[in-house]
Formats: sequence, structure tokens, C-alpha cells
Amino acid sequence: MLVRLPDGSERELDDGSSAADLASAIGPRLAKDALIAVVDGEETDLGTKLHEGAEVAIVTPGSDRGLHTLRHSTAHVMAQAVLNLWPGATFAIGPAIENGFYYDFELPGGATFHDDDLATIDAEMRRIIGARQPFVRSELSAESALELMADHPYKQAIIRTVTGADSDAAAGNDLSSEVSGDVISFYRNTDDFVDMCVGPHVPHTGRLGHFALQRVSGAYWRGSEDQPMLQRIYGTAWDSKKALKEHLHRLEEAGKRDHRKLATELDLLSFPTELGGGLAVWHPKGAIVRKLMEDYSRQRHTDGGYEFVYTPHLANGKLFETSGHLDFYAEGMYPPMEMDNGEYYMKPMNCPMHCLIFGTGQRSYRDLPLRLFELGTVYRYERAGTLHGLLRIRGFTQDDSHIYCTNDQLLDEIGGLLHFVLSVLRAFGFDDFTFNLSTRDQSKSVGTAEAWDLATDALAEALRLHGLDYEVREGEAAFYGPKIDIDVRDAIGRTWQLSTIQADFNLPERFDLTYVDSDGERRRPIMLHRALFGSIERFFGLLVEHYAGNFPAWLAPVQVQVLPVADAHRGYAIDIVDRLGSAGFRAELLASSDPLGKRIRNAKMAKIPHVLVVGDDDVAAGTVGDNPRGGEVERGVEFSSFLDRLRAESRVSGE
RNA sequence: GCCCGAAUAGCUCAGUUGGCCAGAGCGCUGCUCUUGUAAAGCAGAUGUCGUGGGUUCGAAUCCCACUUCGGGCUCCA
Repeated sequence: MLVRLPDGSERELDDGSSAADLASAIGPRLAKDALIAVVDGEETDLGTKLHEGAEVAIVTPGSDRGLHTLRHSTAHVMAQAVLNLWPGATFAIGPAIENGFYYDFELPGGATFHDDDLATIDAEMRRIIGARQPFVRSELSAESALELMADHPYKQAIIRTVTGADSDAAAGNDLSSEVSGDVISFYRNTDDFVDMCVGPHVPHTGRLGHFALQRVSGAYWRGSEDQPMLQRIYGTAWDSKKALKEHLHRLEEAGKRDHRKLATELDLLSFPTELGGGLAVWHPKGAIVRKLMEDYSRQRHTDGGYEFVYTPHLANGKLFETSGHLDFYAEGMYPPMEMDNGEYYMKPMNCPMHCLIFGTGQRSYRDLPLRLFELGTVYRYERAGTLHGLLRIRGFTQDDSHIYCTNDQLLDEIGGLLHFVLSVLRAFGFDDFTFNLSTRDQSKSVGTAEAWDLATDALAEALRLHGLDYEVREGEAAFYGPKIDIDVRDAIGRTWQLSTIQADFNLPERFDLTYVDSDGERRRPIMLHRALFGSIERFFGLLVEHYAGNFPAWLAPVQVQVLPVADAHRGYAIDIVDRLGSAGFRAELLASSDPLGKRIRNAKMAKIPHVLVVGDDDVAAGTVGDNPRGGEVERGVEFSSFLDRLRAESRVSGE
């Protein structure tokens, strides 16, 4: 028979040949590397028999598909190890995930995994790998499958779900890595161990081994809080020892950027225990960076035609009844304070108060679009287990804008917002964006179909006019209107959801907001919510990680430190500091009894953009020695040319 | 909120099976050194061992509760 290879060539094989036979026919190296095959677009085991005219690709470890298979097969090995080590344990799902895999278990008697268990499991896995156990596929009817999995209730539940016997559970985890359709497939490694799985898998366990078990955690069955909590183990797996080591190294490097670690090292801010969970205090070094960010944001909003407002941190509960927050999000709000005229709450959002501002006095169509902006601090009662440094915090400041406009203005406003948001983000060194358009979920939303269509079309059209590709997320919109979410990619390739532009038909209705149109009719404005940084705190944390603490010159808490070589040069150094200060730069003297080398080291560890060393030569010639962050030392730089250099470097880029 | 860990000096951490005044490095203070590009030398101070209970002749160490933090799950207007 004749099969076709990915490069378009064809190859003659004996009838009844398998994908493994094809790999052997192509070459011994490929035969050795082969993990699975892709036949007519479907991933399959190497043992699969080929047919005449099949399109066949052999998958090797280094590819994405190969790595995925290695990880998935490693998960099976871990399951076998755990079931061997904990008699009576049962297992649920064990998919490959980005960079690794996990498997969920339930241990007998409600036992839990402990960190120490990882080493034991690891050792057992290596024994299984050493045994070169084959992965043998078989297929059973649902009935036989249920019988085979008689001791494993979670596997049975999966079978019932995929065969439609239990439709209620269908909405839950993606079980596609386990089974599909009416025929249930299994992979058997030994007489004692068989796992239900669609596959494909590596030929035998000996192909695995470059893995590391990482952590234990709890995980709800089917991802739902009202289901039992299972015991999950995460691991990572690669195609070579080198790749594994590199991955672990990358994790370590990412750890060094951790904003919580850098915040301590650079004395930016802290989370004192006495303050309570999820609340931060900003130290002078962190506060100056924050102030620079906020000043920049304010300047851009001024230029962008926004009007600034301020609103209080507390409000009467009636306000949040009107806005609907108490109906929908009471659990996420701090509990009320009893006052003489009712219950007061910390505000979880600024929009109700901005609506009050719109609602005072009569608005004309001539007033629109009305763009209100506030750096508004809000408080949300995040559940204890969800707090995470600055990235998930209970008190934070939104750079919150609410724009009230007419239907006719909607497209222009959204277009303007997109341009504005991207321009500001570029100033902070982000230039890789992805866009998501979330659309209506019919089952839970307010407003007319007409209004939704109008707003959804306007959001999509604005993206198109800007030439921005986007993905549609069906049914992901908030109940009150569709939205665009903007994700950014940081310096080490991680993506963060950042800005959002949301249309809202709900609040103008609830607050009965109107404007008088040109024909004298009262009409309801559309409201756009726009968060750019989202939360100043979270954005700051993200920036710390993005820059790895090396704030660009315009944001650095201290831009220049001046180091006199000896006490004799102290006067000159102070003069340099003063001249820099007069020119609007943040400069400090670093004179102490420490030797120069030590002071340079301290300045470098503080990630100062420019370390200036001044000695006899400089005093005589009016120069400085510039030791720039990440660059080469340059002696004898004219002060004026250093100033030009610093000015150029301190300009905000990307506008 | 749920599962697993952790909490010792300003920071990073050590502290063996419970046993005299609880340790190191960095930092800090003082003195000496007066320095040309990533750690000078000497001396000194610093702790209710997260908080509160309990077990014990004796607790940083064992047990319980709470607080806070870390990794996940869930949640995220």
C-alpha cells in the first residue's frame, strides 16, 4: 500500500503495516524517536495499522504533540505509582497541561498527600519507567467499561457522563482527554494497572523519565466547590534532561522577578501582618514610582478630554441596591457598618457614584460624550485563599473611567478608547496585545437585543477599524453588556489580562440617567466602563515583574547616584547632585566610609539607572564617570552631555 | 472558603531525638581605613522564636485554636 508523508512524498509499505513499521522504513533514528503518529489528522498509537492512501506523520518527542504525549503518559505512570503505593486509592482525571501534567486522586479514608510523599511517588514512577511497561490499547462497551472500573467511582462517573447516562454532570471539566463517544478505550500497563483514556500513548514507559513532581494540592472534582475535594499532584515532563533542567531554571528565573520578593529587596512596599490580609502600605521608593505612574496617567487623561472626579470610599447600602451590586456581589463586599440612617458599605466599584454625578442636573446631548475619570480606591472582600501579593488584593485603586454617550457616538468613543488605552500601555513597554470580544449570554443578561447588537457591533467595528485581530468569546460578557478585554504579553512571555472596555445598558437604566436630545426628547445614554491599568496595585506588581525591578529611567525611584571617589570629591559630588536635581532628576549622593567598590555594588543592587563616580580627574575637568545599568563604564563624560543622555533616556516612549 | 506547606534579628536563613544566657551571613551603630568601577578591617547592639492556650520538671522544638504568608482548587462586578 501507498501512504503519504508530511513532505508530500509517498512511500510503499507492506499491507498490514503499522505506523511503527513506517517509521522503521524511513530510518532507524526515526524508529527510535517515534512516539505516536498522526494518521489523516488524528493522533494515534504507533501500533495503529495504516490503510491505503493514508496521510501519516510520525510524532517525535521534541514537537508540541510529542511533548503533550510524554506528559500525558507520565501522568498515567504517576497514577499507577500512587495506586500501587496507596492500596484502595482511586483516581479521577489526569491530563497533560502546559509544561506538564497533573492527576487527581482520592486516597482511602480521606487521607491527603503531603510534600514528603512526592519523593516516594517519584521513586515508584522511576521503577515503573525502568520496567519498560507497554501501553496496550483496548476498547470496551460502556457496560463492560463500568464493570472494569467497578472500584473507581470517578471513572464510572466519567463513563456515565460521556455516554449521556448522566447529563447533569456534563457541564464540568473537559473530559476529552479521558474518553469520547460510546466506545470506551483503555490503556493497560500491567495485569494490575489499567487506565481509561482516549490516548494515544508512548509505546512503553521506558520512553519517559525526564520529569519532576512539583506540588500537591486539593482540587474539586469537576472543578465545583460543592463536589468532593480530590488530591492533585502536579508535575512537569520533557523530552530530555536538558529540557527539564532548562524549564526548572526558567521557573527559578521567573521567581527572581516575583514582585513580592523585589518589593522587599527594593524597599517598595510591604504587607504588614498587623494591617490584615490583602492590604499593602507603600514605602517612599514604591510610592514615588506609583506617583509617577499616576501623574502620567492624569496627564494623559487631561490630554484625552476626561474630566476628573472624586468620590468617597463609603456609601449607604441603598446606593448599591440601586446599582445591583448588593444583589449580585454582596459576598465580595466588606460587611456593612451599622449607621443611624442605615447600613454603609465600603465601595467595591466607582461606577454607581459616577452615575450619581451624571444624574445631578440636567444633561444635554451637547454635554456628551461625558468622560469621567477617577483614581478611585475600592475594597473587595476577596476570599482568604485567593490573595496574592499585589496581584490579588482587598484594597486597590482603579484607574476608572465612565463615559456616557449617545448611540451615535458609540463607535467613535470605543475607537478613541482603544487608541488611548494602547498608547498608554505602550508607554510602559508593552507592545504585544491580544483582544477578546465577549458577547451576550442570553440566559443571564439585561437589555434589549437591539442594544446588545448595537454595542457588540460597535466594539467589533472599532477593533476592525484599528486593524486589530480579536477572538470572540461567546456568552462571556457581563450581564449588563458586551466588552473588549485586552491582554498584554510581558518581557518573559507571560500574558496578563489588563484593560477592559465594557458597554453597559444596565446602570443608566437603574439610575434612570437621561439626557435631552436635539429634538427635545429625553433619551438614555449608553455607559462605557473603561479600566486601563485595571488596578494600580496589580499593574504596579506586573510592571515590577515585567522590568524585573529595573524601572526605566522615567520611572526609577532614584535615577542617579553620585559616588565621590574620596572625601575630597564630596563637594563636587554634591554639586552634581544639586545640578541634576535642578534639572528635574532624582539624584542622590552615595558617600560613606565604605570603599568605592562596595558603594558601586550597593547602587547596582538597588538597580539605579546611572551610577556616577567622580574623582580628581572629574573635579579638574568638570566631568563624570558614568556607569550605566546594563552598559559599559565611560570615564570623563562632560556633565552637559550626561544631562542630554539622561534627558533622552527619561522620555516616555511609545506615545 | 477548601487541600498541602510555612512563620526564629530589618533581610536571607541555621537551630539535631524537647535540656544551661537562641545562632550565622548581610544590614545597622561606632572606630580605623580615604579609596577610580559589583563585598576593607575591628568592635558593638539587635529577638516575648507570629498570637493565645495546652502537654511537660523543662517548649523555638510536641498538641489545639487563631492570625498572616506561600503553592494549588474555587471565586474574581
